[in-house]
Amino acid sequence: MTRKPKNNAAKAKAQAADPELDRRKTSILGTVVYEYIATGEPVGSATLTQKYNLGISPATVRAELASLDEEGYLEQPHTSAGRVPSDRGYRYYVDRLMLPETLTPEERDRIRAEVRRATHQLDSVVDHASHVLSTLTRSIAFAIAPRLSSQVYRHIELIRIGDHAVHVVLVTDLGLAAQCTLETTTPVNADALLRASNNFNEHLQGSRLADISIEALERLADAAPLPGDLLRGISTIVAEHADADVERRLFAGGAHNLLDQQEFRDLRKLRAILDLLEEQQTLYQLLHTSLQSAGARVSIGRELPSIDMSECSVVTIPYRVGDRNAGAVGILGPRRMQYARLIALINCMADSLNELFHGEASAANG
Amino acid sequence: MTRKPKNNAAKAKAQAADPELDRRKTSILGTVVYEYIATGEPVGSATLTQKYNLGISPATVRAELASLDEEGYLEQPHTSAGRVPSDRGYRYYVDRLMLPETLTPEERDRIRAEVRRATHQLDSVVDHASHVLSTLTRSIAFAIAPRLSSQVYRHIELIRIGDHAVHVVLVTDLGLAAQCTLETTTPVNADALLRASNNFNEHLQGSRLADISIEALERLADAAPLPGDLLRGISTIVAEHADADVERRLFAGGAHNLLDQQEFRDLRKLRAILDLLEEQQTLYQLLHTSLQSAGARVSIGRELPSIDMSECSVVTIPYRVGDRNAGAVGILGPRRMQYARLIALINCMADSLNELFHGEASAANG
DNA sequence: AGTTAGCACTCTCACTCGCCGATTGCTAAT
DNA sequence: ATTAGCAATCGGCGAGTGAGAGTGCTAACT
Repeated sequence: MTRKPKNNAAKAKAQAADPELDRRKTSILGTVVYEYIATGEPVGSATLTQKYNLGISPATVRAELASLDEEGYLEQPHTSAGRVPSDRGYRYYVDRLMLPETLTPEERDRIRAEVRRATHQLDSVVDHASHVLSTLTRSIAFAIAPRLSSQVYRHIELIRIGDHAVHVVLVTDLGLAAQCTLETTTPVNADALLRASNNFNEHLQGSRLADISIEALERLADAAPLPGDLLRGISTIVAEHADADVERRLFAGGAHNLLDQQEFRDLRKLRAILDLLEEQQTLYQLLHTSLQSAGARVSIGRELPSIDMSECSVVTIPYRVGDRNAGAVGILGPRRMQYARLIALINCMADSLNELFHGEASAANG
Repeated sequence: MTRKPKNNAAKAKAQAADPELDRRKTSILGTVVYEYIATGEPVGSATLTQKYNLGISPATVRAELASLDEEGYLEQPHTSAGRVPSDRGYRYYVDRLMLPETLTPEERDRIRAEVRRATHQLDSVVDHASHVLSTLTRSIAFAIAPRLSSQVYRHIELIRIGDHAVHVVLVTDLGLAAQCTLETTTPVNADALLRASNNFNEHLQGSRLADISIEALERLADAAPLPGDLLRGISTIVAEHADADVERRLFAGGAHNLLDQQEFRDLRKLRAILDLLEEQQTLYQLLHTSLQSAGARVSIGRELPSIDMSECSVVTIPYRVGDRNAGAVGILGPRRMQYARLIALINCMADSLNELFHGEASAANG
């Protein structure tokens, strides 16, 4: 009947994948999850037999439900309520039962168009992407900007803003501009800035950013001495040295969407999630681990690193710049989320970003 | 001197200031507002006589409360509850009764330090300011960046990012950098860019940005023809023409603070405010009108332009760049807010910004 | 042996009722 | 003009109740 996708994901949590259930159980579990995701109400045997043509009686369904409950795939909110999927139930559904969803051409185009609308600034691309994703999914979306390190130096501009401030704009081969204003303790000399940047642009052309050492910069700026902290700052931007990595900014949006979800009617839960957003560390970590994997990754309930997220699920996906994973986006919503749809959306988003970071390169090189 | 104003129903938005109340009423009204702001519980006659030494009996207090109620300064949530201030009550309190609060030196320093920590980028200064303010007040803080128009041209840099994209960095006499990436329909020529920016930098030096017309730019770029849309884009940044004004970005933060406020336990109200934040228009308008006034301005409940804000109050204040109001910051919280403290905080913030936008100028000119 | 109908049981939800406490407004006394 | 005393009013809270939904069990059926 239904073709079962191979299960090679979900290894992450060190748990062996669940054994395969027999056909009837499979079908019932799938239907319960589907129905619960659709309605948000605990699913009972009557609902199942009435709304879905299972070919068996409520009594039989009840027996199977009890069994699935015992095995940990389903849970009962209280004795006389229907069943609700447990983490394990969702996991089985996501790994084996869910039918992949395809987006309409309109949706694909919308995402692609929105991503393309973003300017060439590094940060705003990602900011925009997370914003689009959050409105489209009516969930929280979050993202980190691509690492620069695998991109290639094209141009740098050092603009004197004041005696002690320099605005740095770095342009990479992919047509992305990263920028930042640096303050210096000693005054900067406009002439020195110009000579240094000319030197940089002449000699660093084509280098991978990760390979540009601070010593190289120092050497190139030798003729035109620059304040040490300025050089260190530039080096940090260029090669993303050390601390730049932890400070990498997280873009998140769509928190207000949680208000619509019935599972967040409890203000304390809402608050816990908002605090998590504020703190950023946990979400950042999720995206970071996502960089290792290849495609979309789903984390359900307790699988997530924070106890406050035990009623949430997260879908993350990395995107590439060039041929390496350079950044990632994620969606955070209630466990009762439309997994298939969100995965389709986030896949599309990743594709669009990959394309953008690739397409720009060729366009810019032309 | 016991004047008894007999205007029964609280005249809706009659701008005329309320008549002065007699001493005892004044004292009672002030105490009720003070107590209610502190506790959030409706205030009854017993509480008043017990916690505050008024020198009169509960019965007398009751008579006065009834009178203040009739005149529209107080309201009763329900028949057998204590009194709660009405918009008019808060207004009287803010205008006449409230004792100005002074910040501790630590608080002043904290604000100043945080504002100074922001870089020289136009947007990030304001973003930072609103963030600081929101954490300090545990409310929503919002702000708009200063208009460039009254600042003076110092330098422009046009950086080619790709065939069809140029990154523009504009530096003003105040040491602020505004930037933006523009896309063009026709390809841009690196050489033309360089010549044009040299021309700009040579001839526009010292001009007020508002005075730089697109014709002037066209003339200066004449020798090195630039795509028309690029010139228009530059002109928009430089002189903030037309549409740039409505697009002026609003920085807001601290929405999660609302969760602590008991008046937002109702999810619908919370949602209404979050939608307002999302929409930006209303808050923007508030800041915009604040530009006309000199100091901090308080808007209470129904005085605010949106019905959704009828249970909120807003404090706004403009800040100056040079000698003109150029931007504004605001705080949004429940009507039951610590007016005196928030006004002190926002005054301090405005002072810090004024100082920053002044101090930078001299430092940068040196 | 697996499946099914019937049934008693359990539990939540929504609703009502009545009491308690808080606070008022009124009236009569000071 | 102020105050004490008092009846009246109303929201909030907990207990009580009935309806409804869903289960698990058992015995009968194929």
